[in-house]
This record gives sequence, C-alpha cells and structure tokens, in this order.
Amino acid sequence: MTTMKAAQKRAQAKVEYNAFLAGCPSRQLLDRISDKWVVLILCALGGDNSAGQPGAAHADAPKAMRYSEISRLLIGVSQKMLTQTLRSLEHDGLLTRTVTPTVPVTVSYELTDLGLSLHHMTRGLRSWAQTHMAEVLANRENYDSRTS
Amino acid sequence: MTTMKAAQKRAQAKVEYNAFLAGCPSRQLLDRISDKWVVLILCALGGDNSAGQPGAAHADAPKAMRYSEISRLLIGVSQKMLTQTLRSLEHDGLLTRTVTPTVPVTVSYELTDLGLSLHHMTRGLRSWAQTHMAEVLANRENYDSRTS
DNA sequence: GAGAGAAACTTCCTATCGGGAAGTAGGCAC
DNA sequence: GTGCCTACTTCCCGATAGGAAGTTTCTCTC
Repeated sequence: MTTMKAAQKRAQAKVEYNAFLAGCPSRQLLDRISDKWVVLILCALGGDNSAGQPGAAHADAPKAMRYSEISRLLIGVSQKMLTQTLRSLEHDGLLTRTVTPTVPVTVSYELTDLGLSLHHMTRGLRSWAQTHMAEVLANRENYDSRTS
Repeated sequence: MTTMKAAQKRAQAKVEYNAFLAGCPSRQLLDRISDKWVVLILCALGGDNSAGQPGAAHADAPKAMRYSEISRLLIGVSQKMLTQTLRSLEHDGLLTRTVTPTVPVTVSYELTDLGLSLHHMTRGLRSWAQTHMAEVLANRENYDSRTS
C-alpha cells in the first residue's frame, strides 16, 4: 500500500470497486451518498444556499455553517437526522466539525476538499431537479391522463 | 397565474423552485432522485454496467434492458423495490417501459432523453464513489483511531 | 393431460428506519 | 434560583424497505 504511487492506487481502485456489487464497499458508499439529507447538506455547505437561479452558475462559495444555520436552511430536516448525517459525513472525512467554546457553545461545519469534490456532483443533482421540474410535472400529467 | 406575462412567470420561476424548501416540488423531486435504487438503475440503463476499466473511459452506450437483466446486475435489489422504482421513473418520464408479448412476456426498459440527462449526474456519483473509496476508508480509520 | 418451468410482477409479514417531541448539559443573565 | 441559549440525545410510533411466497399465462416435457 504505502509503496504504491497515488496514480497506481487510483488505477487499481477503479478495477477493484464495482458499485453494482452488493458487498462492495463502494456500493455502500454510493448508498450513503445517494441520500436526500446528504445531498442537501452538501449543497448547503457548498454555498448554493440561495434560491438558485438555474442559468446563473454563480461561483462556489463553500462556507462554514453552524448547526442552527443548516437546520434553518434545510427546512424539514429533523434534528436527529441532521446530527446523524453530519456525523457520518464527518466520519467519512467529507466535512470537519469545529467546536468553539463560546458563550453558548458554537459548532460549525465545513466541507473538506473531498467533500467539495462530491459537492460538484450533488450541486448538479440539485440544479437538475430545479431545471427539469416542469418537464417532470408535465410527464406525470401526461402519464396519468393516458392511464386513466 | 394565467394572467401573468411570460417575463413575470420566468422571474417568478426563478424564485419558485428552491430545493431547500420542504414544500417545493423540486425538493420532492430531489428527494426522489437522491435514492440509491434510482441512482443504480440509471447507471445500469445508462450503460456503465461493467466493472469499469481504468483507462477506458468507454462512451455511454445507453441500452434497453430487461427486468431480469437489471435485477441480475443490481445485486441486492428486491423485486418489490425494483418494480416500484422503475414505475416511478416511468411515471416521471425518465424511462420507457415496453412490453413485448413473446413466449414468456418480455418487458424492456430504456432511458428517455430526460433520463439520459440525469444519468450524467448519477454516473458522476457512482464514479466518485469508486474513485474516492480508498480515501474515505482511510478517513474512517483515522477518525476511529482518534476517538478511541 | 398433469405437472414443471420461466418472466415479471404482486402480496403479505416483519424488521428497520425516519420524524416529532420531549429531555439534557453547561454557562450566563436577571 | 429560574430561565434561556445552542447543540444535541433519547424515546416512541408510524412509515417504509426487504424477504419470501403466491400469481398469471403460456409452452414444453413426460
């Protein structure tokens, strides 16, 4: 392991990990990142926290956010799932958790480089959902009228 | 709504779809596509069904697949979830379902253009999971040893 | 002509999971 | 001391995913 160059390791990884196989670690990883809260949290920390103009590819402004900020932005997330998801992301090295012993304790979360690389993917997902929303709604109506 | 001019509608649409809002349709859509089976099925139908050779960034070969083919490829999926997910994807217009009345009936599924556009995203997710697997595993070990 | 078998589901039961609400810790303000 | 603040943690329950067995329609075998 330690004798391999990074490039070699990466090359081998591609053959070894196949996300279609149930037992493969990469499958478990894919299962975990294919989660609505993971996607939303990464989008939030990645900086696309505005309403998000579809066309306007505003530059990433990955920023540190406090627990309560995230909870306020991701309307509908329960405290339990937020904490749980943040912990698992920290565990996987996608974000860092920093505790500042201020008056009431302050905890802030920030994407790591690894988390940022995944953010590029989740950002695409979110933007896809927003840009193709109308099309999907039309398809649903179409489908429902055909089958009725 | 119908009395609005196109420009006004467009202006409002920009604010209307925000995946961070719990009630927004795009949030529901994002929740649905941020699902492990959705991601895996799209990857399967999108054509990256091989283990993924290192150098060969093989071109997409989106192909029609039969129910049993998908079920065999996505090891671990239950028939119930496979059927359910395929139906919802068909409902949203991401794929087509074709029944051929052969000897034992043949049902084949194929991505639509819309599904194909989402496939670009899910493909990225899968490839991310496979390429960064080693890094994540290392982070986990690191984290566990720190906290123990 | 009575199974057996194959593809694509469908149904039922149970284990697991997510959401809601209430409880906790530790420090400060009143 | 009472209450409030943030960031959780715990408990309970309804929703959901998974496993396995049943269903349908045809054809092929014995």
